[in-house]
Amino acid sequence: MTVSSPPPTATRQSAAARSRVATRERLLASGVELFAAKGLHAVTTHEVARAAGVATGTFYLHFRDKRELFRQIALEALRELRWRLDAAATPSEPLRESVPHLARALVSFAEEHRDWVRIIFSVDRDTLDVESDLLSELAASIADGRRHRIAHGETSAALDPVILSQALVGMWARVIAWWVEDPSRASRTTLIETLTKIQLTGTHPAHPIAQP
Amino acid sequence: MTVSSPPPTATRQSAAARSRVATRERLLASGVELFAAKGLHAVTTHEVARAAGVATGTFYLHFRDKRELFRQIALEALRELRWRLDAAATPSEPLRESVPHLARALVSFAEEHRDWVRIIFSVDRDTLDVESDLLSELAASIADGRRHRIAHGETSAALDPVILSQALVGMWARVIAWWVEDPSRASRTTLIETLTKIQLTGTHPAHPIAQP
Amino acid sequence: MTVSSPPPTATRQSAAARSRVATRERLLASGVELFAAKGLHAVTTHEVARAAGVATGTFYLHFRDKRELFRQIALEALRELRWRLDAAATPSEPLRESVPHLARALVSFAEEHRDWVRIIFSVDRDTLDVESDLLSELAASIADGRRHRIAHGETSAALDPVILSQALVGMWARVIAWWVEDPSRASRTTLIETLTKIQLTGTHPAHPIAQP
Amino acid sequence: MTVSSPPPTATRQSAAARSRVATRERLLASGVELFAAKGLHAVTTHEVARAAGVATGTFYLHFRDKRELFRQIALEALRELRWRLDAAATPSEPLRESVPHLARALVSFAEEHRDWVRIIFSVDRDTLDVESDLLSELAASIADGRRHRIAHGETSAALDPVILSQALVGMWARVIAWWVEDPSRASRTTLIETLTKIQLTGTHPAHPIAQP
DNA sequence: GATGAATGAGTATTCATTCAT
DNA sequence: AATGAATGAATACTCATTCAT
Repeated sequence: MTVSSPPPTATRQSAAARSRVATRERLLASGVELFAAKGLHAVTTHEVARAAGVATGTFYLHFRDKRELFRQIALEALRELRWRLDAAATPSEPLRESVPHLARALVSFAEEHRDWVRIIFSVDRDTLDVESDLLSELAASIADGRRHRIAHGETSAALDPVILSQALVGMWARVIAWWVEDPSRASRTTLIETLTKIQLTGTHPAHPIAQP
Repeated sequence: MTVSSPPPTATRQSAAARSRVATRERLLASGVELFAAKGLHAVTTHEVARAAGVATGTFYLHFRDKRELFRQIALEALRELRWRLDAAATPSEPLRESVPHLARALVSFAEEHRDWVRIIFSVDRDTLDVESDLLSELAASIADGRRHRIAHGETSAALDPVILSQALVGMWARVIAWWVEDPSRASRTTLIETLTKIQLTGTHPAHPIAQP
Repeated sequence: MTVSSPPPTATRQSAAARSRVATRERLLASGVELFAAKGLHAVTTHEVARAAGVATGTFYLHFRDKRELFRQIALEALRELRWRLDAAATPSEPLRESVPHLARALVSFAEEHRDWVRIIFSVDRDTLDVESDLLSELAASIADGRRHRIAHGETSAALDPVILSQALVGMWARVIAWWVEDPSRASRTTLIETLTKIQLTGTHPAHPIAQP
Repeated sequence: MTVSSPPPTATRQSAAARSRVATRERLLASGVELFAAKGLHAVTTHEVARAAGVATGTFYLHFRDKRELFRQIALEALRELRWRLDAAATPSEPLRESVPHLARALVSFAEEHRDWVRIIFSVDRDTLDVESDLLSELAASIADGRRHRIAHGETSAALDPVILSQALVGMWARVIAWWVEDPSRASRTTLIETLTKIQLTGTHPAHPIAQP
């Protein structure tokens, strides 16, 4: 009569496993929401657990501590963003031509993941270690690309590539963080267009630049 | 000679007052150092007091609480920076011509006040209220100037002035914060030159942007 | 036999709940003892926790703060006292006939709950808000009853009912607080008899009172 | 030409002495006001000093500590009240005949010294030591008088004199403290009349009291 | 005497983390 | 795996009191 019941142990385990994953997901989701809203310091583990509908202690079955949860969340967000940016850019072409695609990718990301943007770009000193700082990595890879093109004579060396990359990263990060706080500040289209049209040029521009 | 002893009351008062001011200065100095090194949260009032060589309670004789000390420091730093930027720019001339002077002013400020730069540009959610956020104010005043020139036909309207101003501010802030962490990353001269040469221009992109 | 182990969840929960309740009880008991002995101000939350055999933080798991603990204790004591007084009095009969029963109820209460009496009757400015001041409420209900009987001609209107009620309450409170400090000061019987025989009567004074 | 100047030292001393007395008075006055308004615990020495217009340290030139100031104030108030009550009562006559005069004296005292009444009658555990508890002393002297008259057959022994004295004291104290909080609660005349008419009498109760 | 800056022990309160069930 | 009561170190802040000027 117990033929139809699956082996209890196995069942229990897989049920537990499924439940374990689900619990972890709920904790992550609660963490995203709370960290985005209040920042790392203002959030307590109790709060995260309660928001996830689990007991206090359960938190520690899934994450070593509060920073670990934050890390997991930030890393996932960064992975996703990086993936999208990688997909948008064509390494062989000059940055200039990738820009519209990058801008569109960034804005879409921000639209779909406001909370992630808030978390990534509100990064303060206590939050992430240098190793995992997306902005720094982005800057580094931009600088690399530019250095490469300078070496091949495809780009003028007028601008220090490292400084330029920091400037680019700072610019995009600020704009997107500013927009995400209130998306009505600019339409998606205007945002993409403006980000696209902004070009960092250290040139004696062929076409005289209309003064800002 | 009848060298008169100074009026006792005045002396007494100024002695106390001098001591009070000196203590306050020491607390501010300790605060600058600690906040720059560890951020608002990681610093305790005990620590600040001890670094200043005074007792715990003395801290509260001079500042309502930790945030108040931070506020005082940030406000002073912002005041000084704003003063320098104001002095560097000539309102009547277009931003483009002020840029070299602004860059030089900013770099000098960063050189002389590394700690202040760290404090100002690490502003996180808990740190300063929007009202007193220098970056926001700078962005606003840049946006205003640009809007004014667009209205007078002195500048093309190709770029949204508000977005542009955020971009500018983000760019400069990131670059200077990056540099201050390790001034050997770029020479003062290169830094100023690069910041100067970077121009945000709205070009007529070769490839029209496909809207999503 | 198939003696089923109790449902694990229920067991677990009730074990935790039982422990929680027990801890709360211990904190309340420690609070009663300490507040009675030293008063609200002289007692610290650490002290209460230690007396209850729990850690500092546990206190705050059960009570918002020290005043909250005090409030809970005072309210419970007042509830019990009020219940006893209500049970002792027969609303339909004049106060005079209820007095012996009230006196006996009060004395019994004081005998069984010396600490509560100390807490209730040492109420100082910082202790309870007016709303929850038993004495005031008692006075009010006494005044009401008397006003009612005056309206029905059952009692002379010679005495202001509000003032009289305050007098009654002050009298009983003082006597019981005095006795509780050292019950050997009077036998239980004498106390009840004396309280019973004391009647507040508005006499027709032999000598008219010269008004100032 | 300096004939008219009094000896400087003497002058200075007496000026200082005069000033010393004045400062002390101001501290006492501030203390009365603040203690009446907020109670012993809620008042800080800084507050008293500031209200008196002197520096923090000056407080300690006049009073050992906060409790000492409170004590001085309470003792002065009690001395005055006792003096008035003594003057109102005629020791040789039975209490009953002194009552109207005592009531009038008490009410006058309360009218003229609301703050003192608040301080004296809000006495809590931490406030005054038993030795200086006016109410206890009053009760004791009342009890003495009654015991004396009982011994001389002038008063019935139906009521325990000690308990009775506590009742009297509690009654008057409560009424006067209640009134002082809001003198519009009863006219001065009504108050005196009611206090006067209230007589604690040990009657021969119609219904014998069933002992518990 | 007066000043008032400084002291530092005392106290309330929070919260990340543990562990017995 | 989950629970949730308990822990206790950490920290902010207060205030009675002292003392050099």
